Amino acid sequence: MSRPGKPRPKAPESRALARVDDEAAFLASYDASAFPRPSVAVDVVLLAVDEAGLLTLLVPRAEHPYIGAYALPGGFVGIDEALDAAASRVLADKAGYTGVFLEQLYTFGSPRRDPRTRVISVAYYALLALPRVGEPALGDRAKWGRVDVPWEAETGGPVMVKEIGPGERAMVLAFDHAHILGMAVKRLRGKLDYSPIGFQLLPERFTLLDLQRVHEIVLDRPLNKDSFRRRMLASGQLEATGEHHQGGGRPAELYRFVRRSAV
Amino acid sequence: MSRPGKPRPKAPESRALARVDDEAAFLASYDASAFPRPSVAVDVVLLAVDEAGLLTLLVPRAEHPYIGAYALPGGFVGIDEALDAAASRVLADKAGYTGVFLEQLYTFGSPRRDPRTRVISVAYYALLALPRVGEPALGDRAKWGRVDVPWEAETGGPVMVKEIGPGERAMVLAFDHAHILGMAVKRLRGKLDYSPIGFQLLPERFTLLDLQRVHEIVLDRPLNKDSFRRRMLASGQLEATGEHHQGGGRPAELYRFVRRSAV
DNA sequence: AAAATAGTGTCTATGAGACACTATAGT
DNA sequence: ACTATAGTGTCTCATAGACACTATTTT
Repeated sequence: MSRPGKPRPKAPESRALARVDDEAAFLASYDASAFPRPSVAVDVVLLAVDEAGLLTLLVPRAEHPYIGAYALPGGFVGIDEALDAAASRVLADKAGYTGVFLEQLYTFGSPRRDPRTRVISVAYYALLALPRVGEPALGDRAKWGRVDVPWEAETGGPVMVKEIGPGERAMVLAFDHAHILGMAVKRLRGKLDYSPIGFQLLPERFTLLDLQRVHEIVLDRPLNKDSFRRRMLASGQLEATGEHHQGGGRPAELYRFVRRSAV
Repeated sequence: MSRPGKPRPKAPESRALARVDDEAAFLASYDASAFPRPSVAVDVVLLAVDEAGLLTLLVPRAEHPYIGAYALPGGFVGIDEALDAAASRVLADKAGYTGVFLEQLYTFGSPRRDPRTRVISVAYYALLALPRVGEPALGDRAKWGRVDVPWEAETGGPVMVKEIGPGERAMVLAFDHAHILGMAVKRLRGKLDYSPIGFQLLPERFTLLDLQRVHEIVLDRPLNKDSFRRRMLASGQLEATGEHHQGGGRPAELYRFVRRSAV
């Protein structure tokens, strides 16, 4: 551990530079400005899907910079805290959700992404089952917004967020969070095809049509009903519960997601 | 809410919530060193493919911990340095390569992955064209090793590295670098199918059989010659040069990789 | 000529899309 | 009976694998 107040040339960094044989060579070859350390944060993109589209949870900023804008739930990583644990903690503290699917997304580290100081952010994305969207968000001012993706397929790029309800006022995003959100959407779209990720956005029991609607909302394009059914049933990840859901017509079989050891 | 100057170890993120109404005053008063920070490093998995298999470049460690073991080329991120730039720099300084395909892989941050102090490592992977493997690695002691993947398809997990040449002695890997390497191999296998990534491992002009061999080595399974040809030619990413390569039999057309704007 | 590698033509199996049809509920 | 949704059967088309065949070089 380094000691405070004394920037020592033999800081821990130097020992990791295996090719340096002596201190003089180290000082000559390595920029001394590398000694100050960046802050490391996690930002979590919490995504959900309702009947109308993609939702994400944002927190209004009460301070500068970007005061009044909305930010992803985020926080700094504790000195003895794993990255995954930090993401879980942030999701619980700032959004009030626990037990949510969570996966690392990408690490953003442009030197000027935070005007205050150097902050490297390890971004995560999380998927919330639809019935949980209404859970009280821990009295925090966290707020769901509707994600507006201006690009097709998996092109990528920043996205916009609008307020839910009449007016649909734009929610201005702080920092590079529009880019982080965009990458989360891109990742989700990409993973949907070959990964059992869609189930995370639904309650435990759901109909095939429910599942198809989730896929259509995420991918933002209509899917063929027949081949979607075949593909899902052939994947071996669905288990019929025997129960049925009554809607406007013939009751639909309710399925449950089952993890298969052998893929 | 915490006050400036009174860091609470249990809540490093609270620092960003200090209440200052004026932005200039806030920026001036923001004390970046209020909380202990992890060090942030980049580690680069440099991969190449020769006739026999996957290669990676490792650097022997001259100091504790893991003295005598091999580590990925790595280094600390400068306080004003972008992550991509740090990865490029590390690759140039420690391996002697510039102008290489480079992409972020994953960020590793277990609290005890480095026994000395908390180090969060943003891992990158890089792909080197085969003819460049022989380039002098800047007089460094960096050394190519042969990657031995003990799992099938895209299962994932740590991999082993052996010395090249007779004996094939195991190269012990430092820190969690066997896991980082494993994730790089998994990512490469996954991207190969839907991404023009294989060309990065070949010289500018190559035959279709060359390309197929690269794919077979990376995926570690034989591919169908006919459908591989069709798939590659249909992708629109190959351009015939008109030149031919003479080998043991009929000369093969030499192709060149061309980036297509519209995918 | 024989061997070796490059490249083509075609048959077949598989999976997706399209569409018609049957099944079961509410009104 | 009518309508709405659930679910099945089957045809077609696109693509991958398999295999036979031709083409062009070296030895």
